[in-house]
Formats: sequence, structure tokens, C-alpha cells
Amino acid sequence: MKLSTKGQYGVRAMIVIAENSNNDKYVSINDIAAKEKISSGYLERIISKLKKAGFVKSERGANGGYILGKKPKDINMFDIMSVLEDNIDVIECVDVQVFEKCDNHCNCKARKLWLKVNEAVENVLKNTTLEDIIADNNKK
Amino acid sequence: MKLSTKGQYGVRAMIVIAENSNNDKYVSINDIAAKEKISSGYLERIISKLKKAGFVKSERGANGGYILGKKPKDINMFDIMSVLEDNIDVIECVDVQVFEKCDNHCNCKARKLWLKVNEAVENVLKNTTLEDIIADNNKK
DNA sequence: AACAATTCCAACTTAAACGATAGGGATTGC
DNA sequence: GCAATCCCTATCGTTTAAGTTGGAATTGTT
Repeated sequence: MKLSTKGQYGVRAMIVIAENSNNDKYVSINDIAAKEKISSGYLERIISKLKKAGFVKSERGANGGYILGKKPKDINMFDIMSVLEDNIDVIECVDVQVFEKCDNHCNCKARKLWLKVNEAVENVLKNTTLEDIIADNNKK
Repeated sequence: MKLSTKGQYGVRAMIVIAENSNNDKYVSINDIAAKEKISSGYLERIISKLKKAGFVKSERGANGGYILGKKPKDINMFDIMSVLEDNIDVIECVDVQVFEKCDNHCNCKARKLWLKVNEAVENVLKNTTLEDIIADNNKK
């Protein structure tokens, strides 16, 4: 039961981009990769997903890079994770349609537990915005 | 981000065993596997871990099988999962020692989020006992 | 015009984990 | 003796995650 590195790296990249977006400064993949010690090739693919989802905007060519596509308070961790993690639910049968098709579904006494776990994770992620994280780090 | 089938199957097996333990009835692996539609070979290895951890006791030979090793109220889901899931933490650096050794640890602004997610999961699992699950299913 | 810095895109590789199977030994009740 | 069981270990196939590579397109700078 692990968050994939995609999700982790994506969140960390978003934090770096957010910290530079105040002054309209575009950050390059190489800069982010160097700062966060992440393979830049891999990071590229991650950020490309974030771009498609509208969380960042890009500028090509020299002095290009990435900048936030929305306000930090409008970007929550659940949305980021949903785009990056291939499986956001802790178990497939959280999804009702999957559950209905399950061989065992009238008999599965454990499902309520999975739903609770899943809800707990979602709540934390949904209730944490990029703004929260930045603010929290500036406090110290 | 998925619970492995080990954890899922283990919890479901424990529920079956618990339901039979009232009347001191031993349940065989084959019975559990058939009821839950799980490969019996695979289930065997899972239950063997549960046995080593003391959650179930076994009896060999004909009419043998498994029975609870503790009272349902003394078995919580976190303990079961800890034994079965190879990685119970949602991210390695939840562990302080791993965190201290991390290249990036003075710089990692996302860790608080991982800690929160992890805590949320642990809370649900720790606050749900086998007794809770059985009771919850009898209600209906 | 040349060049360097960048985003963009797709194919490939490698390593690990998951889920499962197979085979056989030991114990017990009938 | 035999069938039902637990017990143990080795092996296997598939999928997925993680990361690499190579190259095209765009843009600013010199």
C-alpha cells in the first residue's frame, strides 16, 4: 500500500512551481529535477499530465518552463493525485460498478472497511490545497 | 495506491474464522477458500502469517483447521494488515529513520501531507476490530 | 543564421512485486 | 491404512512502476 512516486514527485513539483509563480517566473524541468533530485526525463512525463489537467501552463523555448495554471487555493491534493496515480482508490470495489459485478458482493463483509479507509484518504487529500502547504511551510 | 490482495484476503479469512469460532469449530483452508473464492494455496500462506502472529490457532489432521487465537475485540484491522501487507506506510519516509537519511529531508515540504494521509489510514484500521465488523454485519 | 535552452512526444528497458501454482512432508481421526 | 488436513519451500508468469533514450518542435540570444 504505497503512494506511487508519480504522485509524490508531482506534488513536490507543484510546490516548486507554486513558489516561483508569484513573480510570473517560469521554472524549467531541469531546475525542478535538480532541486528535488528527481530524474528529469521521468519528471517530464509527470508534469505533462499536470499540464493536460490544467494545473500548470507551459512556455517553450529558451527561458521557457512551467507556471501555475490555477490559483494555489484552487488546487487540492486529491485532484493532483487523481491525475497522476493510476489507481487512486485503495481497492477496486470501492467503485460501485465494480462491486456490483463482483462474484462475492452479497457476501463481502469487509467492504465497509475499505470504504472507510478510502474515504479517510480522500478527505485528507481533498482538504489540503497547494496554498495550505505553502502557508504551512512559510510559518516556520 | 492499492491494498494488496494479501491484506484483503486476510481480513476476509479472519471474518470467516471469527464467525465459526463461537462454537469452537475449526475451519479448514479449503472451506474458507471456497466460501471466499480465493486460491487455497495462496490463502494458506496468508493464514500462516496470521498464525505466527497469534491471531489464529490451528489444529492439524482430519477435522483440523483454524480458529481465532484472540477475542474478536482484541483483533484490530491495523494489526492484521501490518502482518500481511509488506508496506503498511503510504510512503517510506513516514518512518523517521528513513526520513533522516533522505537526501532531501530538510527541503521536503510535502512530508506533512504524507504523514496526515498515513495517520488517517491508521486511525480507521486501528479503530476497527473484528468484533465491530461482525456486529455490523449482524445488524442487517 | 547558428546555437542553446527548452517543451513535447513516444518507444523501450529494467527491476520488483503480486498473485498464484506445484509438490511434498507431517499430523491426526476414522 | 487412508483421507483430510496443516505446514513449508521453491518456482513461475504477468503486470506495473520507474526510469532511460532519442529525437522533433519551439523560442530567445548572440
